[in-house]
Amino acid sequence: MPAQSLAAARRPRPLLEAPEVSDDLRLIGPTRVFGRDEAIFDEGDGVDSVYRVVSGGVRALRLLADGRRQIIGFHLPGDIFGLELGERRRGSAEALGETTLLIARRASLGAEPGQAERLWRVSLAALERSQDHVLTLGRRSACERVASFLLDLAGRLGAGGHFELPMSRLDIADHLGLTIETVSRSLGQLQAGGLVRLDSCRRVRLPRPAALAALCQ
Amino acid sequence: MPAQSLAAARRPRPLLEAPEVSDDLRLIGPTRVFGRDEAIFDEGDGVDSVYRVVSGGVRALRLLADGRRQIIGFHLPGDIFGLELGERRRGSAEALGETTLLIARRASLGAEPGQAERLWRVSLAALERSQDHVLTLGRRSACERVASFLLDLAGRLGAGGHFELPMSRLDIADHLGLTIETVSRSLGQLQAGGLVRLDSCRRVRLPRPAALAALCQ
DNA sequence: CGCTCGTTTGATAGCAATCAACCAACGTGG
DNA sequence: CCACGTTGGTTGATTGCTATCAAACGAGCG
Repeated sequence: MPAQSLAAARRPRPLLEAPEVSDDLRLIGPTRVFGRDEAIFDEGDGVDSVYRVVSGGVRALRLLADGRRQIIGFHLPGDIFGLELGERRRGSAEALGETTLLIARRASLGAEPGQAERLWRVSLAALERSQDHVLTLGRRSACERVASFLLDLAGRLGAGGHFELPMSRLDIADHLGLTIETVSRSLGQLQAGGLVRLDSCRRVRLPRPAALAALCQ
Repeated sequence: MPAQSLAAARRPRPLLEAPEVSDDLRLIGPTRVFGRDEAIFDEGDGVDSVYRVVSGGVRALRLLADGRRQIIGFHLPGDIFGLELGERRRGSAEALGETTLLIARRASLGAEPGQAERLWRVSLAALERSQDHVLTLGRRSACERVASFLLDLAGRLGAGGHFELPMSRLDIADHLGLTIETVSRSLGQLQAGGLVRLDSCRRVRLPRPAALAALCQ
């Protein structure tokens, strides 16, 4: 739709239409490196900063009183996270491995025009991702959960059908509402079916992405 | 924090701070009544409108190829829904019972100043709700799911610890990733424990909300 | 070589799904 | 007014998927 883009550039574009230029939220601030499993923030902390992943990866998680852990999502290079409505963190965030983050002060947002709309797009993208996650957790079998997880990751990381898992089996299990044993067995099944290849336990290859996608929908 | 509110009123308030005035998104458009189970929109439809629930209730749902159904969320009076990033609906929406909606054109948004920020708040609230849902589906038992569902509803509907369920057992089951039988048995258990009272099968009373909440966290 | 840690594999248990009645509320029509 | 069918909900018996418990495996490393 190049015609539409041209038109949009000439007059004020209504909200909720596809952006004609960069979607990028401009974040300004220092960069910091976090070590493996290092906390970026904890539940209950004040919401002072917003983050962009430069390299590495982050798990966003919540805990129940008895220690059960749910990973709400993974943040990968390019992703923005840490936006919240309230004054206190509702969950924690930790580095998966060696991870570099750009850290912007919350108060520094909102200066530029159009920034609110970019914030809105970031949140809406996160919402759609979370709703996909709900569908997976509510109605898919263990194997299907693992399959859709791999496809999701491939879409975000996979240059050409192969990529490196930045997280452990435990992280995957706690993301998918399973146990590490079930994740391992599901990967085994998928591998037996020729839908997945594990070069090492972190190095994934998806030889037949279409067949894998057929499993999930 | 009245002092902060005063300060905020004097100078441009940074984004991501608590709003000092009404959070309300101004939506303009006609009102329409939908009958029970009537479709408001379907997956794949164009995204032309945004909705506010005036009365009644709405289920937002997604289907898998084999018919498995996941209810992503319920929209109750006052809620805004139908905002999407893309051009096509990613799921469908249906009226739970007789339901009145205010329908605004998508293109009519974005006119007023500050509207983008209100949109952002609406989306972020939906995101937080969805993340709570992920925690529930990923890591809670059947009984805990039902308990947190009832608490959530009570917070949105419950004038004083009692309210009317606007949805059927099947809707609840498909929201919580369970079956109707399991929902029924869980309600039975909660009732046996004195944490819930069902005056009729739709009329709920929560005599000990604190004890119920203790179950869930 | 012998740790440790993360992962895989195996045996068993348990929670929720499935299959199947049963029940209550409601509406219709005889 | 009551027989009847329909719909939504509850209760019971059994199955099955995933969790749990347990052990083996393999890679990385001092």
